Amino acid sequence: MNRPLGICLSCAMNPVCHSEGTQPGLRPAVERRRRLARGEKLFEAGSPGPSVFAVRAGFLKVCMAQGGGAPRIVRFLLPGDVAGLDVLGGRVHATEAEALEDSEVCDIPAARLAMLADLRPSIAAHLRRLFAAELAEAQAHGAGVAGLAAPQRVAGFLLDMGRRWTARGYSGRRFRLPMGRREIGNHLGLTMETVSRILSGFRARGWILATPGGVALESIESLQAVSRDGATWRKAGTHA
Amino acid sequence: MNRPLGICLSCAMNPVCHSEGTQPGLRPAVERRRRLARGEKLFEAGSPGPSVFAVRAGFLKVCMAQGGGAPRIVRFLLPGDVAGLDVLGGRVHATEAEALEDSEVCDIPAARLAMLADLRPSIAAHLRRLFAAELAEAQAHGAGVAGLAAPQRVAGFLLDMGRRWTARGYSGRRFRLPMGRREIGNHLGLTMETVSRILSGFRARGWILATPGGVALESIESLQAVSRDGATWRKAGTHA
DNA sequence: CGCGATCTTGAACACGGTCAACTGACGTGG
DNA sequence: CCACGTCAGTTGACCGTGTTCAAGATCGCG
Repeated sequence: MNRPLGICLSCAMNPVCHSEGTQPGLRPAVERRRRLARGEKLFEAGSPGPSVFAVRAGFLKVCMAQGGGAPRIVRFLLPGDVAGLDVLGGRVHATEAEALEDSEVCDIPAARLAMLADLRPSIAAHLRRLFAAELAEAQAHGAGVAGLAAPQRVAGFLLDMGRRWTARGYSGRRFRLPMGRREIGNHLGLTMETVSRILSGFRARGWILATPGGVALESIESLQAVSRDGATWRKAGTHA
Repeated sequence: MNRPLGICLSCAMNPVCHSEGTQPGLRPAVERRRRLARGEKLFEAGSPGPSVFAVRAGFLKVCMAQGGGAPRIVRFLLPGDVAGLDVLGGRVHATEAEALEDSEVCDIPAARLAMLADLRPSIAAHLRRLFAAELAEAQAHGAGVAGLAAPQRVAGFLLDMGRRWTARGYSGRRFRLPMGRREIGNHLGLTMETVSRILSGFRARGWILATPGGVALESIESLQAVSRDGATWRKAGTHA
């Protein structure tokens, strides 16, 4: 019996959990819960025991190593996000995930998830939806890093985080940012210093309020303007 | 009846085509073939008539628009590649695809592909594999654009194209490059001029031979060295 | 209180972008 | 046949954004 409490309601794996019990004798999708301390790795690239994970609480980062460069943070995981979908395509993970703060995840063995998908077309369709969404997100992120100036990327990052929190029923204007400046920069293809400077700029204009480990978006409109048009930034900066 | 000729043998949709006939009364996966003239669009973002496409011949680019920036080329499609998988997750395409030269594709209606996947677990598993591969590729590309210097990206791009041609049974050392410098730059997050300069540099060192619309990789080792370690470039450039 | 890590800020530099001129291939028309 | 226009590519010179290097500020924590 699953308990759709709190974050479970907006969890990407919710439909999968809800399928339990419809096939008597079938084991539940979630093998077990797992607690992670800050800094602990959920899985590593090429790790055994392939599972997909749903984040119940906490905050994780997903990293990918690349020949000839430092590992890059591919995405951040919020409660309700799914990690390690790529393991459904092969035997091992292409990425690794690490907790940025104490977290809790649901461990869903890949084999069991695949079996469920084969038994229930609705779950197969849901998995396709998750894949497609993550693919589009990854492509959009790559396009942003390739084509946008630094302030646009930072503004877009803040807005995107807000959107994701909103989708979970939390405030999209005030939320925690448990990752460091260095990690934001790593994710956005910038240095820690550049991120810090741009956030300082936003703060100086009164667009955000930065508290240690969190932000408040005071002027979402201004951030949207910057994220759309880099020129807004230069103009605003000139007379400020 | 399908004819696994030429590129079909290494086509990502091959297992799907081969599933035909096993379910009498089921229509073949491929609705029809479609020819595209250079510059013609295969599908647009948000377009109706959702289909997945397998490239039989030619060369395509997949683009994604982004608020506040020019559209970016997300990937290039070679014969045997699959385009538009993301439509399996929703109703519309998140990207658009355009032929860089006269091309031919197999049109596989999304609904039919989903049905096939529900009937045959092996096809469902294959789709998951395709999704996972494309996701990993997109993430790796984003990580590269975020973390690598321009020469590393260009070298990596050439090597990656070679790898993909090799996987199809063609030479990974000499192949066509039907896209323009501008399009390579767009894909890599660089300008046309930077791409041109770097290719000139490679050519001056005898690492590549650039012919109009094609390249020959003369020293894959050197290119690999640059793609792994940007410093190789500066050192080599100093004494040249 | 003092140490360390994280963040902020400053100054100089370099990579890649921008602007511009030139080349060569190709196609058209005089 | 050559003049001409166009367009992609190449190359050069300059400049701006973001990096690098370095010095403080801030905060948590023993």
